[in-house]
Amino acid sequence: MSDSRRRRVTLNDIAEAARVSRATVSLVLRDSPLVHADTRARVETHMRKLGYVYNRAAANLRRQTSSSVALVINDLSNPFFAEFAAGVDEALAAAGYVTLLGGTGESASRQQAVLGSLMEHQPAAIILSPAEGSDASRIAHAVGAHTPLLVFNRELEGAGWDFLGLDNRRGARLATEHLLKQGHRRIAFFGGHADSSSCRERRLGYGDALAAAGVTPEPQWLVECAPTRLEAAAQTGALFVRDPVPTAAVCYNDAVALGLMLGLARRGRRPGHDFALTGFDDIPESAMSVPPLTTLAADPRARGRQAAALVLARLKHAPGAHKRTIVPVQLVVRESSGGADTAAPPSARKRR
Amino acid sequence: MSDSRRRRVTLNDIAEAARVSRATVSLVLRDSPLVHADTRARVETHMRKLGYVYNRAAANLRRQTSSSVALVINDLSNPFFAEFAAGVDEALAAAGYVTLLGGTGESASRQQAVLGSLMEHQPAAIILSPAEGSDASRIAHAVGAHTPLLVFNRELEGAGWDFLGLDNRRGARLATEHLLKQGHRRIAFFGGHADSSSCRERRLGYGDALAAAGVTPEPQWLVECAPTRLEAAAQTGALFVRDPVPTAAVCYNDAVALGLMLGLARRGRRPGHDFALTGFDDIPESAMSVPPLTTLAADPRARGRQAAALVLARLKHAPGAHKRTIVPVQLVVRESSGGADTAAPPSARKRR
DNA sequence: CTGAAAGCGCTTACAG
DNA sequence: CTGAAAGCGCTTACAG
Repeated sequence: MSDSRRRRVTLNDIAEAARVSRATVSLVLRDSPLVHADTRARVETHMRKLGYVYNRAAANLRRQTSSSVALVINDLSNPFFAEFAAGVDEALAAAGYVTLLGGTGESASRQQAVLGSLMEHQPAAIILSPAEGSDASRIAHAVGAHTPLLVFNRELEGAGWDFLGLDNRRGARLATEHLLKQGHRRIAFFGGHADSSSCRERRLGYGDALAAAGVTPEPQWLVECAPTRLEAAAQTGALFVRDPVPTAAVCYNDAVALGLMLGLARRGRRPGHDFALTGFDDIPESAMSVPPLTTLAADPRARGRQAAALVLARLKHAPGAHKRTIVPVQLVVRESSGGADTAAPPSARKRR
Repeated sequence: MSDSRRRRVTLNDIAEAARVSRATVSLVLRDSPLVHADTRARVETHMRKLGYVYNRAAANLRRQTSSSVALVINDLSNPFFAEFAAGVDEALAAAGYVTLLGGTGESASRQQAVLGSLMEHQPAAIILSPAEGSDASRIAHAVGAHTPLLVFNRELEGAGWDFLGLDNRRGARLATEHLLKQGHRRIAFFGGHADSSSCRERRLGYGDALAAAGVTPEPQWLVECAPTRLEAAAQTGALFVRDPVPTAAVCYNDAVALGLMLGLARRGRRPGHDFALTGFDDIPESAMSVPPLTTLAADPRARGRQAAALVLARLKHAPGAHKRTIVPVQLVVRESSGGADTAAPPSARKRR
């Protein structure tokens, strides 16, 4: 601790101590076969003795390289994104990159600030899970043309960026078909903002399934709300303002579904008995809820690893058209445990 | 995209374009009052026009400063740590620092690798939530004496680092007292590794409460297991191998408590009816479990902000003795909803 | 195999 | 108010 004010030791110090040139030390650092074994040993001894720490920033400056990747996430307190971040970091670390983290809290303006600040650290690439209401052209301006960008989860119009997303449409279709199989005909789509790409896609899948079943959705079955538990609970009433009232709902995601369950309970309806619903994401809580939630699993950690891999590939072969990767999503049925999806419609005329 | 191969624009380019020296551009960048307003405007115009991005790494190298703080977390998929990370990042960003993320997956050896890699990026400081089985001296070696380190959550013997932790002892005492008030006398402490500091402290608080109530814990009431749901479920049987068998358990954390609930159910016992238990952490799932879990809340996001603040303060006034900050923890009682803690002891001789 | 020299993009005294 | 020069800690041809 007494030396905590001392100059940090540099490659120069090693060179002096080992009585070689800086060039030689540099070669030792990068395991060049050009250095004599004895010299190498001597240099390495001194590095240990002096507690040398490689200054990668300096090396990056000189070599015009970067050893970091920026990860911009809207919300780490959402387990879906936390798992995603863990996967990204895991794969980046394995490839020798360090993760620059930036949280936006779903604010497009903070996102601009975060991107600007991260860009000053010269990341080799950016993985961006865009905040709601992101503007592609402003992002393009902040990121510039030199840094590859991978957009995750929420599609952004315009710029030619790589994209990794879930098969939202198919997922929502599976959920809707599942409720149809339970005999429901009046099925709502509950939650999310209709102008976000993932909500739009999920609504399409919902529509696909209904159309195939010959059901025409009533306008009042499409209820928007911010994708949080609280907002969903507050919006529950919107489902029941006008006849025909739905008997089930495909929810935008698990948070919304859990909120809706709360809202239903407050109105004296028992989810899974009087009303059936499904979620999206398979966050850990959906297995623990009462009743448990049938939902769609996307394995966010694996998505994180995949995002990192895509970005690293892009760094290797810089050019090439931008890539759109859509990942299938799996229906996790929890009805066996008397799940939230098991309510039969009141007028249970089973179709099919 | 056609210019994505072009040299990135530097301060030099701006100087040429604006017909001033690099020094002047540098002064403009840092809002120096020395520059004439007209000159400033001209320079700024060219910066925008050329799409200049400040290279903070180069500036840091020259100024011998750092604008990053490393955050080493054992497990982002644990919501407690994810929230903590979100809080850290939020506060660091507000102070103009960028977060270097490193995940260890609770592996002490990966932790060494991660620390080594992060150190090469010259963080101004490190916030470390140590992996199980961390070795203080190895950490000290990786971090060196020049970089302030804040240890979070799990105390590390030896080195003089700042520490931020929860009042585990008091928390566990509160939980134990709560169960005592329900009439329980045979209360187990379930889960965690006895050699981790947080488990040790929680066991002490548990012991405090029992001692005050005149109860001597049987050795078989102290059950260890890894702090995960799966391990906890698997270890459930250990509670019931020998008489006198406990009627309630203070669990090491929520994950363990949820696992124990699963294990109890498998053995035909209904948590909250035949057996009472409490958790620790207040992860979102504990409110949703069946029955809901009484637990201890630590507001991890606020802890993250606090950790960042401590580290930033240390950077301002470098010297000074290391600081030990212990945060109180709040009992969140969920018995009103027929919670997991409401089971009365079978032989309900209410004391007091 | 090793050394001297230039340069990555910035900042900082020091002159003028 | 602005410019010329040195230097942060590295790497990289280029000689030897």
